[in-house]
Amino acid sequence: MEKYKKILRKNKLKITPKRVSIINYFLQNNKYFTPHQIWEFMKKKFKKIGLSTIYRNLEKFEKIGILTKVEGEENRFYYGICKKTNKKHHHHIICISCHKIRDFDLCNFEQLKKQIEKITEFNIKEHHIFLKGICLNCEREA
Amino acid sequence: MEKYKKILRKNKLKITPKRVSIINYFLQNNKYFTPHQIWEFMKKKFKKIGLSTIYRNLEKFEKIGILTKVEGEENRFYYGICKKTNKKHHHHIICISCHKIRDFDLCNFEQLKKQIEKITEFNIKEHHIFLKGICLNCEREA
DNA sequence: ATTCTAAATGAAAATCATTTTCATTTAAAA
DNA sequence: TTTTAAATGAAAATGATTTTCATTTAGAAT
Ligand SMILES: [Zn+2]
Ligand SMILES: [Zn+2]
Ligand SMILES: [Zn+2]
Ligand SMILES: [Zn+2]
Repeated sequence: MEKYKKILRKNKLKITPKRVSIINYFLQNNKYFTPHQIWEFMKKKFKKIGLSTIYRNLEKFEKIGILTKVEGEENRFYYGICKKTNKKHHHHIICISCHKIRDFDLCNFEQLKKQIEKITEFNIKEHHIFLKGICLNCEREA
Repeated sequence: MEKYKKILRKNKLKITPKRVSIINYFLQNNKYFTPHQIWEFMKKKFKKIGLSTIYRNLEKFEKIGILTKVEGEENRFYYGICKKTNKKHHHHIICISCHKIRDFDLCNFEQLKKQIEKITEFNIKEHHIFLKGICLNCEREA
């Protein structure tokens, strides 16, 4: 948590009990949630907590690299913890079964990129890779 | 267009003047548009045309593989023509500058997939690759 | 060509995730 | 302790998308 407090300070965000609680919840779960799900959790811990506070904080956390926003089913968005806080290039993979999320920085996209640039005649500037699968835990249970 | 009419028939969708017009517009532009942008175009051609008709048709066209839905800025969605109507695995690339969209089926993902599966211990079921770049035309103009 | 039927459509209202407003509270700097 | 900008709650606003329902229409049946 100290690591995350540092990131907040570095980005001039105040360290509030609610922010700490949100981050802890993500850290303890390694799963992705909707803002509404986070709100449901937070309502148990704080007697006053607005949904807009959740939205505002999730958005800021994504901006500073603590969270990642993934698009789920039905045009809804989810947030999950991103451990790659060093801003290094990386991608995410989620478990379809338990909603676990994790990031990985292995990305040998260069070769594929060159091939695609050749056939499409595009100069590729950004690549977004998003993976879905079954995590080891869920695989074992099945 | 005959090709697209066939696809409509195969999927038991009626061939209406509005549907033909929407598809033609995509075919002639090779760009991605919001439902609202399509509506603006259609209002010039039909004195009665509801936005919900646009939404309904774009959604259906995506389902049968004529269009692809891409997420743009600010949680808004765009649709672009997809020439790979054979349902073969493929991806899309868009031009940041002129909003051109094109699909390509070259996808050497297998090797990268194995590497990622090893380090993440996930069994990868789906991969989504989405590319942004500058098309040849725009590159030349720059 | 005419009739029939399910699908398509327009207009308006509903939905619902997300954002904004504004008055109040609070973290943390002075 | 005082000060100040940031954070927050509550409520309203926004805005994209969906739904409802009465009417129209494409295409099949006759
Ligand atoms: Zn799992
Ligand atoms: Zn990469
Ligand atoms: Zn271009
Ligand atoms: Zn692929």
